[in-house]
Amino acid sequence: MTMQVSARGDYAVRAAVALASAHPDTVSAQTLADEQSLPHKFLEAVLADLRRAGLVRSVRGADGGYRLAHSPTTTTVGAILRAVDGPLAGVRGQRPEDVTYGGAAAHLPDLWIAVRAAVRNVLDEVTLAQVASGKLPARVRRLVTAPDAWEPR
Amino acid sequence: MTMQVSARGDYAVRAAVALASAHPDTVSAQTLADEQSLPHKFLEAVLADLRRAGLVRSVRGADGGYRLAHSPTTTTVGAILRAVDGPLAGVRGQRPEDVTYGGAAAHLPDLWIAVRAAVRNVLDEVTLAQVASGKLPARVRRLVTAPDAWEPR
DNA sequence: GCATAATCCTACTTCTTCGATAGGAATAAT
DNA sequence: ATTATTCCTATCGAAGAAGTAGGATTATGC
Repeated sequence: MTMQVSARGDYAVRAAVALASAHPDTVSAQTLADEQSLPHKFLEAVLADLRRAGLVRSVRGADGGYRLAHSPTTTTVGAILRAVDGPLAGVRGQRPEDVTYGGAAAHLPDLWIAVRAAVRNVLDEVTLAQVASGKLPARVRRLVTAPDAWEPR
Repeated sequence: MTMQVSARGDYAVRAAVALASAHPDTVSAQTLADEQSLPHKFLEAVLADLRRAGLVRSVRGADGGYRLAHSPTTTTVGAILRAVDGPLAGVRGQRPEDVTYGGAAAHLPDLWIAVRAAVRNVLDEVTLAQVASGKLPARVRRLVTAPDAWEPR
C-alpha cells in the first residue's frame, strides 16, 4: 500500500485550486497551464474528466475556459481526486470491503478500511477554498504540525 | 492520489501476519503460499525483500523457511509495506516535503503532508500481532467502526 | 554419500498503465 | 474572416506490475 499522488491527481487539484481562487471567473486551460507549469494538452484531458464528473463547467469559443461548477467552499479535494483517479483506496484493484482473506489474515480487511477512513477524513473534509487560503480545518492542521510529520521515513 | 495496496504489499503483509501467528517457528514459503493462496515464486521474491530489510530471517536447506526477525508486537505493518513498496506516500514519485508549487497552490504541500501523517498514524501504529489477533488499537478501531467507513464512494 | 527440500539468484515475459503529444474539428467572440 | 478556445480521437514510448522459469546453493535425514 502506498499513497501515491499521480500526475493526473496533482494537476487536477492544482488546476481546481487555481479555479477556486479565480472563482467565479472562467479561466482558459492555457492560462492554468502557464500559472501552474502544467503540460497544456495533458491538462486539457484532466479538465475533461472534471467536466464529465460535473465538478467543472466549460465554455467554448474565444474567451472561453473553465470554471468551478459549485462553490469552492463545498468542493472537496477528495471529489477532485476521485474524478480523475477513481476510488481513493483499493487493494489489488478491488475495494477494501470486497477482499476476503483466510487463516491468520482474516482481520486484515479491518486495517485496510481504517486506512481508507483515515484518508477520507482528510481529503473529504478539506475544500478547495481551504487549500487556496491555506486555512485548513483544525483536525487536519494538527496533523501537519505534529512533531515528525515532515520527517521522511 | 490514491491509496493502492499492490499485490506485493498485500502478499507481504499476509505472509508477515502468518509468520507472526506462527512465531517464533520458521515456516517455508511453500506453506505460506498454500495457506494464503499466494503464487509461490512471486512470494519468494517478496520474502527476499523483507529479508534484505531485516524484518525476516531465513533458514536455508531442508526444513528451512522464514521467521520474523523481531517480535510480532513490535513489527508494524508500515515497516512491512515500506520494505516492499518504498515510502508510504509520494507526489508524482517525489516525497511530499520535496514538492513546491507556485501561485494558488502554494499551500498544497501541507495537505499532502497531512494525508501522509494520517496514513502513518494507522500503519505505523498497528503491529503484526494486532492484525493477527484482530485487536486493533482503540484509535484505529474507531476508524473501522465509524458509521460509513464500509460505504463505497 | 545421496536424495530431498528448501532458499537464493538471474533472467525473462507479458500486460497494463502512466504521462504526454499530435492533429484537427467544432464553437464562439471580435 | 480571424482568432482563441474547447473538444475528440488516435498514438506513442517508457516504465512498472505481476508472474514465471530454471537452476545454483545449502542443509537435513537416511
